[in-house]
Amino acid sequence: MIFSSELIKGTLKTIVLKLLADNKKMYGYEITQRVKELTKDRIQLTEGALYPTLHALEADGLLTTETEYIGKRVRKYYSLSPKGKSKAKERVSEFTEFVETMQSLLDIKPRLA
Amino acid sequence: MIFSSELIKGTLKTIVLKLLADNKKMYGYEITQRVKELTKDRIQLTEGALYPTLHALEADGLLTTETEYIGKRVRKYYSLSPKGKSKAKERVSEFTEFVETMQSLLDIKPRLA
DNA sequence: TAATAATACCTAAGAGTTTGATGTATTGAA
DNA sequence: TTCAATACATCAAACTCTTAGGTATTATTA
Repeated sequence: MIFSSELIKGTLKTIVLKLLADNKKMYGYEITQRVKELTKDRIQLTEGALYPTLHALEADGLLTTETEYIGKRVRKYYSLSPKGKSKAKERVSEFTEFVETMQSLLDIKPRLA
Repeated sequence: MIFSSELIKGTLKTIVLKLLADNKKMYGYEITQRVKELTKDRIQLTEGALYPTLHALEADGLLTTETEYIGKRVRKYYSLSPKGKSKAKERVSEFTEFVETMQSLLDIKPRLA
């Protein structure tokens, strides 16, 4: 089962920030592959969604970049800035609380069974 | 703490379908208030987002409507169609699985009861 | 060796959704 | 009487994603 893009939308930034918090630096393609692998193909980030998001996070001062050449191929690494590190923690804990809230909402027993 | 609209976006339809699954019929304003109340103000659905969503679910054949008059005031009730009922279950279980996947990704220690 | 797949960056048009404001009208409370 | 709450809803602007495409290098396979 592949999760609907709707669900992924709300958490894309959280995923990216958390991966970077755990991995110091990663490049875009690597992020898509890592997420695919970690979630057994259930979350598939498309490049069309990922790259604009990375650029937006960079523009917000949460990410810094450095370019490396692997042979002749360009590779652009993204890392968390200090601001990005605190944002990553914030986002993860927000998600945790959100899940608890959602569970209480979704676990409600019908009034008339 | 009020949750970011980004998080809510991904689960708006799930919330609406689940509430209707538990309550037989509800009207739009009631949904916003119920969610606010059940989540202690942490999820606030805006009408600008809710009504188009209700209309979209209705157009998909997941909801049926009936109009009632409370005094002179119009009230439009939404209910799940049979198709909507199975969709509600589907959405809730998709969300549950999504949470499990996200938790492994975010390395959150599950606080599931 | 030639074609294909995978790696790696990215953009852009169109589609879809949300925000924030606004509109209408009734009812209840101060 | 006036303001807040109830209750429906829409709309333009802003925003985001999807889908498709572009460029180029390296690895694989037929």
